[in-house]
Order: sequence, then C-alpha cells, then structure tokens
Amino acid sequence: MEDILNSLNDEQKNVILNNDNNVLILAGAGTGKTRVITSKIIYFIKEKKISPGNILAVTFTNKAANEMKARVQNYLKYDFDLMIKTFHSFCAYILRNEAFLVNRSRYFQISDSDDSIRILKKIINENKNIDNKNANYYYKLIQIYKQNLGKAVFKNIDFDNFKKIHDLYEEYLLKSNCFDFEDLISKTIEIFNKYPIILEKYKSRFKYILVDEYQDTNKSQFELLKQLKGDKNKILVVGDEDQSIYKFRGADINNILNFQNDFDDAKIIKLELNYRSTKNILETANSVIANNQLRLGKNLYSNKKTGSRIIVFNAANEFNEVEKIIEIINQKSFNLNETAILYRTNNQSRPFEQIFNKLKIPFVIVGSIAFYEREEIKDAISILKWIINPMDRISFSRFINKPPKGIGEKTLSLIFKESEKYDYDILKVLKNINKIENLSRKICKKLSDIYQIFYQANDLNIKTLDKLFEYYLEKLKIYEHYEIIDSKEGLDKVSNLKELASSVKNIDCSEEEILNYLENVTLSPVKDEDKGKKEKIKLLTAHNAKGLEFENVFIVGMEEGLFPSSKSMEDDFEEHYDEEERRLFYVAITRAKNNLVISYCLNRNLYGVFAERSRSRFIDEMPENLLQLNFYNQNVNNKMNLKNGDIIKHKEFGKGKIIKIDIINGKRVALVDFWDHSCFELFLDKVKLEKIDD
DNA sequence: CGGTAGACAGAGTAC
DNA sequence: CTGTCTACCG
Repeated sequence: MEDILNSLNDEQKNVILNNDNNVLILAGAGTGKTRVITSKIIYFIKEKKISPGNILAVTFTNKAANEMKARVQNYLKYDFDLMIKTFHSFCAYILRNEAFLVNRSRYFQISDSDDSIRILKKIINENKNIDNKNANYYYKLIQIYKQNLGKAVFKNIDFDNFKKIHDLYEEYLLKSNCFDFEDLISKTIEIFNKYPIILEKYKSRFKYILVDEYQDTNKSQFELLKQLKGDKNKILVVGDEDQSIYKFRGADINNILNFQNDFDDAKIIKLELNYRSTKNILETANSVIANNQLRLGKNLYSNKKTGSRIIVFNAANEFNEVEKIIEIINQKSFNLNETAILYRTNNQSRPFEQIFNKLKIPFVIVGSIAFYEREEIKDAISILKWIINPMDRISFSRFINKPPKGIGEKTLSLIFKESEKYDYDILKVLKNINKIENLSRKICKKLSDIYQIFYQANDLNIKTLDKLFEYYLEKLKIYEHYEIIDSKEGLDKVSNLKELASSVKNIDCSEEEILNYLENVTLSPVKDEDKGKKEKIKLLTAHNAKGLEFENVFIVGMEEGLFPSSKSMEDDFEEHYDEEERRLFYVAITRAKNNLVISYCLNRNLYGVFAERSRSRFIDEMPENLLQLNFYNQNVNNKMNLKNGDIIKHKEFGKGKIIKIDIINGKRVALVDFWDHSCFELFLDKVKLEKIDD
C-alpha cells in the first residue's frame, strides 16, 4: 500500500485518506482520476479490510469498468467478485434476480433503440388514429419519460396521445419479456420503491458506493444512487462538470453542481494537476471553458513544457481540409498511431475515408459500434435472443422472414395472437402451428420446418457458440439469402456473419454463457478500436474521444452550426445555450498531449450543395498569443479555378457554361450561358456555383 | 406478400 | 446527396 500512496500527489492522497465524508472528487481532464479511484478501492480492501463484495463501483462504459477491475485485481493478485459495473449492467444484474417482481423472467432480453423504434413503428402503423409523428420522436419522449420516472415533464405535447402509445409499447415489451435501456434503471428503482426489503438487501451490502463520470448521470441514475445510499454507507463520486457532454441522453449537470446539497457531510476535493498536456494546450483549454457559467470552477495546471503553439487553419472545403491535414502530418512526421482526428458528427469521417483510402493512408474509425448495428449481425443475434427468450417478438420478427417466405405483418399478428394461449411463448406456437386457423398450408409448412430446425438443435449437443451460429445461419438459409444477392454487399454481409461466428469460438453454449454474451453485446459491443494494433490514424467523434488521449490531435470542422451544432442549440434556448457544446470542445482540446491543430472550412457540401460557412465562435475564444494562425480568405469559387468553357451548376438557374470571366471593380464576374435561361453575369464572390464534370 | 420506383425529407452525440 | 417512406404492381 505504501507504494501506492507514494505514487500519488498530495491532491490524490487526500482523496485516499479521507473516509469520513461523502466526497465529490472534482477531477479535471488528465488529472489521473482512474488511478485515484482504483487506488481508493485497493485501499478499502487492503487497509480498511473491507470485503470486495461490500464495494460497488459504477461507471458509464464497460471499457472503463473493465480497466478498473483489471487494475485492482492486478494489484491485489487474487480473484474475487468485484462489483464494478456500468449503471445499465448493474441494474441488469439486479433485474436478473428480481425481474419476476415486474412480470419478467430472468431470461429477459434488452431491446436496443433500433428494436424499440421498430416496435413503435408497428404500433403507429396499427393505430392510424394517433398523431402522425414518427417513431423516433416517440422513442425519445418515452426515454425522457422513463428517465423522469413517469413524471410528465413535457410541454406542448398531447399527453393522452403520448400515453396511449407509451402504454401499447409497454405492453409489447411486457409480452416479449423484454426491457428497453431506460427500463433497466427505472424498473430497478420501481422494485426498490415497492419492496423496501429488496432495497435493504443491496443497501446493507454496499458499504461504499463509488461513481465514475458523475457529471453524466441522469435523473433516474441519481435516484438509484439516492436509494442505495443509506445512513450507514458512504458515497464517493468522481466527475468534472466541464466534461458533461451527454445532455442528449438525459445527463443532468445539476447532479454534480448540487452534490453538496444532495448528500450530507459532503466534501469536494479538487484534482487540478494535469499530467497530460503541454502548458499551451492546457491554457487554451482553460481560456475556452472559462466562458461557461455553469461551473464549480477549477483551474488546471501542468508541469510539462510549454510546447508548440496551437495551429489554426481554414480550408476551401472539407476535401481541402483533409489534404492540408495530411500535409501537416507529413511535414511534422507525426506518428500515425498517436494521431487522432476529432469531429462533431459521424458523417464528417467520409472525406477522410475517401482520401485516406485513395492515398493508402492507414486509418481506423474508433468507437463506431457499426458492426453490431448491421442488419445481418442483428439478424443473427436475434436468433440467439429468441432461443433464450422465446417470448421475444421483436427478435422473432427480425429473422423469421429471412429469406422471404411470405411471412409478413398478417402472419405475425396471427402468431402473436395465438401465443396468448401459451403464455406468449412463440416457440410453442410453432410447435402447434396446425392449430392456427386462417393460415395457408404453405406458410404452415414453412413454419413447422423452422420449428424442426430449432427442435433438432437440442439433439446435436452443440458445444460452442460459433458452431451454434453456423448451424442456424446454415439451416435457416441466411447465408444463402445473402449470397443470392449477387453483389459486393451480399458478400460483405456473409463475411460479417462469419466474422461474428469466429468471434465467439470460446463461448460455451450453456444458457448462462449465452445470456451473458447477449447482455454484453447489447450493452457494450466490442468497438473497432480494440481490433488490431497496426499503425493507424484514429478517426472519431469528440464524444467518443472522451477518456482517451493522443500525442497529436486535429479538431476539424470548427464551424458555426456544426461545432457548436445548431441542432444542439435548438434544444436549449436558455441562457446557457452553447455551454454543452463548449464543454465538448473542451473535452476535445484536452485529449491532446503535445500537438493540437484546429481547422474549419469556408465551404462545405450540405445536402449535395456547397454552402458557405463561418468559423466557430469557439475559435475566437482561444487566446491568440498561443495560436499559429494560418488563414486564407480566398473566395472558394476562385479556388475552384473556374475558367472559360467550364460547365457549372447554379441552384436556381440550373446548368450552364462559362463564356468569359472578367474583373469588374476588382471582383471576378463570370458571364454564364444557362441552358434553360439566357446569359447572366454573376459575381463570383456572391454566388454559389458547383463545377460539373461533363 | 414482396419488390421497386419515385417522392420526400433530412443531416447529432450513444448506453 | 442519401436514406427512408409510400404507392403501386406483379
């Protein structure tokens, strides 16, 4: 233990040695908070002789949880049951034990947002009398409603209409023996409220509750912590209000701002010594975030060198931006593996992918869970989900008609209706499929064939999950289904399915293992970053970059409307409307250890048309004396090198040919012969033209 | 029921 | 420009 304490600075030691209070550790970026939290756990176990089973540590990502677990176990050198989980997996754990109290079995499956939206689409289609809003809209409302534990918090919506859809959706989940993401939290709370004896069980078990990323907790997660926190146990939360960037999924920054009021004897300990970034980078970050009002306040300092200035440049458009970045990388000989490109929205990766591919520059898109969102992967997983939980309507609907065999909405409705006779067990419906009237002979035969596939699997005694996948994908003709689509796409899908199968070679086919696997896949799919360690540039969103660090960081697309995003600001027309976006920018800046480069485009293709952009307000908040500015303000039409004879497209006038380009009063004017109009003179700095190849 | 064409709307972050 | 929804036909 001495060695651990010695490796900590005074701020950090303070955390370890303070055990009498409920504590908020206000930990700035790069101040070693993971180290502190794991040291604390080790201290509890070794010095305070607290049994590992009495400690609960909650995080937001499985990655963080696993890291923490690994560090603690590595130090203590023996295996024990450490309850280090994400909010969602912790609640799933409780629900596996107590689900019957909310009318589910322990084999419940988790409906992800995609599944939930499918359910809502179905409901909307079947109830033509409801408001014609889309499924996404209702999904969002339902999540908010659940996060607020059933309090109607919305203004300006038809609550009765909403409630009707909500109730139908709940019924669907209930009959499917499923929970959605928010249910995991809210149903746990419901159980704790209804059955104090159950709550008491967990409350007395967890003597110490540690919470990571406290600034990201939402209303229901806060409520859950409040429930678990009794008179006798202590809570220690770690967070940074300046890194609260998950408002869109309900995170409430007030939880961290009000910690001292919410818990008695609460003490705040600040960690401000940053180990990550150069002084220049840190000072830039400090200046930017100082513009926020909603803060507890802290000022990071660094013992590292001053470092080079922050490069800020602009580019003609998003392709030019990529080219300039490549130039900088080459010029400065950045190590690709230590270089990250951060953007606000996922689709901004495109120009990078295109150009990197063309130039054979190795890259990886980090953190996209795209693999598990693919149609074919979800199909395959839905088969497993349905085996474990034969009530799961949404999973059943997903694979049953692939390849197409005439089983559509109508047949499904009949099957679901019939399932009422068997406690909603759809497998039993298939077993007795002949008993359904109004079902064509053909469909009946198909369904009973499918039943045979599932029935026979029992006799085969399949040992590992990959073999099980192979069996069903083969027998259900799903490989065939995708192979028949004679295109690259179909082949990609088959190879993705094979990849999925080979990723589960080591997983046993026991019910418990499969249950566990399905939960992991839904709550924390393995992300691409984990695969392969080859030298590659990382592409990722600023959100995904949280918690990571790189030698060299590029933050691109720093334009008004994009970063800060206009969408995000629509949500929030209050006083502090751009603060969340500023925090996100702050998170992005503080990822950089040594080199930081910021860029924006003068023009960007949106909806297929080039639109002029203006630079982000956040750029102007960076201290100019720390920057190396590289702006040019050449008009982009000039940059396009328009010349006589070029074919261009104008938004209003359509296509035309440039007859000549003149300079009038210092401005470039093009005379264009439009195909559908006569000739016009256009000031090139005023109009938006798109050059066309033909 | 399934496939497709053509209209239409729509760019945001994710457990 | 791209993905999604709708309407219609086989």
